[in-house]
Amino acid sequence: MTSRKPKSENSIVDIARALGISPATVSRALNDNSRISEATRMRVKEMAKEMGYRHNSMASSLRNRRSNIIGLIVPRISMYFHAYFITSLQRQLQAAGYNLMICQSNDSVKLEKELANSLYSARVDALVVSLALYTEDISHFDGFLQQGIPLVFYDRVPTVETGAYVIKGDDYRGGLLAGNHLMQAGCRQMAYISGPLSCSIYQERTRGFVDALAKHGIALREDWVFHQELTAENAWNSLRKLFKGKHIPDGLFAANDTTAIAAVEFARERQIPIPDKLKIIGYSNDPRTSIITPPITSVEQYPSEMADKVADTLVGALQRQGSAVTRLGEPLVCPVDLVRRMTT
Amino acid sequence: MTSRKPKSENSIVDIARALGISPATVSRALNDNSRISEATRMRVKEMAKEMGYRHNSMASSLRNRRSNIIGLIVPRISMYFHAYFITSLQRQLQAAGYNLMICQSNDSVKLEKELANSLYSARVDALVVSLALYTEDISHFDGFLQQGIPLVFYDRVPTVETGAYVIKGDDYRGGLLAGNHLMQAGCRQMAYISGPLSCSIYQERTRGFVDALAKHGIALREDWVFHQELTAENAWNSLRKLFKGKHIPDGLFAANDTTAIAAVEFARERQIPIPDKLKIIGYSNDPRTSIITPPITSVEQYPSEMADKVADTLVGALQRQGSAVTRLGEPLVCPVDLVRRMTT
DNA sequence: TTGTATGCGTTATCAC
DNA sequence: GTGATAACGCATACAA
Repeated sequence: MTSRKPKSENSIVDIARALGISPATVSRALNDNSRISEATRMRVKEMAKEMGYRHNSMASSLRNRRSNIIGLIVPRISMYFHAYFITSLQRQLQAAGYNLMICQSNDSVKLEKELANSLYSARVDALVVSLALYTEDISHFDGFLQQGIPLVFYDRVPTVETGAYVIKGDDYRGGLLAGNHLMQAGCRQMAYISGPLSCSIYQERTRGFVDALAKHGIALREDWVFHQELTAENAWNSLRKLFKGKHIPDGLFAANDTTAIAAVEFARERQIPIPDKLKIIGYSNDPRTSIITPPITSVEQYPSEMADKVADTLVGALQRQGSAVTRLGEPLVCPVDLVRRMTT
Repeated sequence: MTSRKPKSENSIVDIARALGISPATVSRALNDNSRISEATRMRVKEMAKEMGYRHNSMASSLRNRRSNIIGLIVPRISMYFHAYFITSLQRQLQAAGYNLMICQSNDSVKLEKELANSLYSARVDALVVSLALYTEDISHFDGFLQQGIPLVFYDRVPTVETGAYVIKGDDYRGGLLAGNHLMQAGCRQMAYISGPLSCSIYQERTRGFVDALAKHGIALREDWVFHQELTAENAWNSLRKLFKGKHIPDGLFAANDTTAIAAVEFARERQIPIPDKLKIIGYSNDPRTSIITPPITSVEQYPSEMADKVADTLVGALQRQGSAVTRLGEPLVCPVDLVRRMTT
C-alpha cells in the first residue's frame, strides 16, 4: 500500500476521483441502485474496500432526514421483564435495519424528561417508552406527536388518552387471575402490596384483584393494602405491619416478584408456614421466583411476545410515514398467564 | 399562534430570518458562545422556543465530525454483572454529554462482528466491548484502532495484545480466593465447572484456582474439570457426570452463579447435604445467590466501580483526541472479593 | 447507464 | 459583537 497523505477519511468523492467517475455513480453503486452496470458496481465496491471507506451515516441521515435510530426509555434495564423485552426488541429492530438507543429513566420523572428531550434532539426516528413510576404528566412527549414521530408506549403506559401507540399487558386479567386463584385456594383474609396508582399497571392489577374478590363477596381491608415503590425494603416494612397484631392475613398478592420474594423470606424468618398459613402470588415470573424455597406462584407477562408486537407496530408506522393517514387503533393488550408453584 | 406553511421544520436559518439577523449569530447564541451580547442571546433563545426549534444533531455531527454517541457491545444485557455495569456506565456518560448505543452480541461471534461494523459506520465516537464467549479473532475492531477511535474492552477482554484500553476484573485473584477458601473449608476432592478457555475471564479464574490448589499440593482431576457454556442445562449434565460413581467431589468451584445455583438444586434433588458433604462457590454475586437455600458463597465483581473506571478512561481518551500522544498504559485490574455465605 | 448540480442544517473562519 | 461564506459527506432531480 502506498503511503497516502493522512487526510481526514475517504469519502465517496475520493473513491470517485480514484476511479475517474462521478460521486453520484459511486453513491448509486454502493447503495445497489438498480440503474447501474454490474461492472461499475463491482469496481466501486472493490475500490471502496481497498480504500478503507466507511459509510458516513451522519451525512446520510442529514440528507435523508432520518437517523435510522430508535430511542427507548425504560425504567430500569435490570428488571427481568424489561431486560428480556429489550433483548427481543433489539433483535427485531436490528433485522429491520435500525439501531436502538437505550436509556434508563431509573424511575425518575425528571430524568425521563431529560432523556425524552435528548432523544428528541438526537432526531430518533421513533421512540419507545415504558414510563417511570410516578409519571403522570406526559407532555414531554408532545414534541414527538407534533412532529409525527412514531411514539409507542408499552407496559407502563399513560393513563390518559394520547395520540401514541399503546401496547400493554393484560394487567387487569393478571389481577383477576391472582384474586381468583387465592380465593380458590381458600384465602379469605387478603393483603395486597401494590405499586403506586400513578402507574397504569398497578391501577389495572388493583382493579382486577379487587373485582375478583368482590365477585366472591370479599372486600380488602384498607389497612392491608399498600401502594408504594416495590422494593424489598418497603416490602419488609409493610409485612411487619401486616403481621404485628393477632389478626393476620392468610393470602398476599404482591404486585411484583421482588415483593413476593421478600414475603417468602419474611415468612421464613417468622416461621409462618407457606402455603399452609399464608399463600403468596407475585407478578412477572422473574426467574428468582422459581429458585427460592418454596418457589413462588407468579403471573407470566411474555416479554418477548410483547416486544414482537412493539417491533411490528414500530416498523409498520415507520413504513407508513408520510403516507396519507396514520390510524392508531385501540391499545394492544397482551395475554398473561398464572404460573402455579408452591406458595399457593 | 399564526398558521404557518407546513414546511419541514424550523432551522436556525428560519430563526435568523424571523429575527432579521444572521444564522451564524443564531448558532452562536444557542451555543452560548462568549462573543455574543446578552440581549441577542435572549432574543434568539426566546424565538427558538416559540418556533419549536430543535437542534439537529445530525447536521451538527456532520459538521463537527463527532456524533456524541458511544457504542457498547455486551454479550447479554440480562446478565446481572452487565446490567449493573450498563446502568452505571450510562449515568456517567449521560452526564458527560454522550449517548450510549447498547447492542447485544448474544454471545455470537458473528453477530458481534456485524454489530462492530454497524457501529463503525454509525460513526460512534468510541466503542466499549465485552467480548462474546468464543471470540478469539478480534480483527473486526481493527478499524476503530486504525481510525484512532477510542476502544475499550472490559471484563471479557482479548487474550492478545492490542492497541485498545483494557479494564478487567481480577479474575486470577477470584480463582485464587475460591481455591483457598475451599481448601480452608476442608475440601480435598475438587471439581470445577468453567467457561471456555477462549474467554479471558475463564482462563484467569482457572489459573487462579489451579494455583491455589497447587500451593496446597492438590491437583485437579482432569475428568472433574469442565469447560463449556455456563448454562443451567450444561451444569446439570456435568453434575450428573461428577456424581455418577462412588468417588465424588466434596468441593465445587462454579465459574458463574447460574452454574452454582444449578449445583445447589442438583444437590437438593440428590439429597447431598450442603455444605457438609459438598461445598460450592459461585462467581459474580448475582442476587439470586442470596435468595436460594442455602445461600451461595460467591465472588463479588463490583460492576459499578468497573463502569466508573471505563467511563473515566473513555472521557479522558475522548478529551485527549487529536492531542499529541495517546498513551494507553497497562490493563486496569479491578478488585474482587469473596462473599461468604452458607454453601461453604 | 452516467454525470452535474444542489441542498440537507450546522458551525468555523474570516472579515468588518 | 455580528455577518457572509464555505464546507462537512451524501443522495437525489434533472440532464445527457
